[in-house]
Amino acid sequence: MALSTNTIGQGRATLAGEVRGEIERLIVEGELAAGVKLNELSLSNAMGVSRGTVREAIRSLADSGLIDLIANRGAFVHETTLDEIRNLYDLRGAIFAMACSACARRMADGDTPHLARKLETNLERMQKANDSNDPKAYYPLNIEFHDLILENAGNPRAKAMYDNMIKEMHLFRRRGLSNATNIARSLEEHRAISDAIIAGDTDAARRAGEQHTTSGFTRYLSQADKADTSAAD
Amino acid sequence: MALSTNTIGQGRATLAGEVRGEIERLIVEGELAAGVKLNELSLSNAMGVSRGTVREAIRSLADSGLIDLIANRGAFVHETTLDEIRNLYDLRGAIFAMACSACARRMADGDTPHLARKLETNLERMQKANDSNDPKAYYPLNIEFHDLILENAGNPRAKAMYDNMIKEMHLFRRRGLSNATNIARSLEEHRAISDAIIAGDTDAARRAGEQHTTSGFTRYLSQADKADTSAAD
DNA sequence: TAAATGTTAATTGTTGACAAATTTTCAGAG
DNA sequence: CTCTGAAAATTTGTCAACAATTAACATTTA
Repeated sequence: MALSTNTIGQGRATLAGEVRGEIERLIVEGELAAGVKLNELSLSNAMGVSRGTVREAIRSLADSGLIDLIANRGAFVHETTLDEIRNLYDLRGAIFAMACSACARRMADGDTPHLARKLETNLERMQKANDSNDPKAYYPLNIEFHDLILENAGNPRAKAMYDNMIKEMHLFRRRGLSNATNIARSLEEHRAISDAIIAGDTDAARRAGEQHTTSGFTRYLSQADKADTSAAD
Repeated sequence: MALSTNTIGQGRATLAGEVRGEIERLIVEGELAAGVKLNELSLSNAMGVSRGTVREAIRSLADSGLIDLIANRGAFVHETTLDEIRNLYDLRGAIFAMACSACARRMADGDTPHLARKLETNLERMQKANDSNDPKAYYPLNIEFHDLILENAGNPRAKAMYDNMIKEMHLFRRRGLSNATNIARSLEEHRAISDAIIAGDTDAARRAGEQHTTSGFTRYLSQADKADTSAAD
């Protein structure tokens, strides 16, 4: 479930918070593979803290979706099934579409003075990356685009949920190069979203956001079994 | 405190899990008011467990939205602002609309054999409660209606998020009697949702679900300052 | 008086030890 | 050879003690 939206300072103020971040990194970066068991003693030795601290870190991660807890048996890195992937796309789509709609509303209300310019700058850079066939430049810009929208939707809880889901999706989305066709289509969709938001059209923004996530899932499916490629979303 | 014999749901198999449930209950039922600090020692004494166990329970609750954690200062029952209430309605609406759409899709695919009958039974009972002007009967039926949809959407993650938000919303939604007008409108909206789902019309189901939550927020606002009443959603 | 500082009490953070549960090992029977 | 099941080893669950941090209060100083 939700990330530590309410814990102050990313939880880095305490040892357990730091350990939590480290375990999360191990999982997201793939050093701890799906299904692997998290041994409290091993982790505490490896990180030079007591077992209780590791235990506390694991507990605070449990609701994020990255870890499954089983009483008296321990913590395991969550294994995501295809059904769950579809569900995650559905859920992320619902939240993203809502965020797009909220951005459009706030834009119309004048609550997001810099958003229009930032969206346009992002799109220009994406266009450039697409023109010069530079998928590596595209990836961080893609992340920035979504962050921009979630950040400006004015709903921190939604952003926290979204970020959590993104972390989990990193586990099964290949982060390598995207092919040119997918990038071009993704860029088109980004433009549609941006246009609707800047126009303050909440319904159009919602539809465009919804469409973008649906297309992303389609691209994921079409490339799911090809190694070293990824769906651009 | 007494251990429950069975491992019902999740977290009930261990002491910490049971303490978590107890603290959650204290918050949701209002015995621990918003803003109140959770003193680890007091709670451990009151419940007859060690402070570490209470601490673990609090940590596992932190991400649910009910509790704010501040390093070196402790845990506090979350105080929900009006902005957050709006955000919660937005978020819940997005997830509920998605669930309505998913139910319609699954209905069309024949994946939910008993859903149509259950929805109709629920609506009949609601109609009866409305006809006989019995708001107390309406309340559990209302909960059942939403549960039915979330349960049959085939997205456990979405249901978990939804349930979490519902818990938090209990903190500011008065659970007393709803007035007849609101119940009648809510019933109409339920019928629209049910019809769209049974027809397998995903778009209509999404719109009806969205509309229902929006109306719910309007009803909340219109009654927010009247004591001992509640918005029917 | 009001602000700043130092001291004490209360609370949280962390650790290691012990208890309970699970997994593994490995005789011995079939 | 495999199956069973009890003992051993490993791992998780709980607890109480100690350290670090914060809050409360008295004292000093302008």
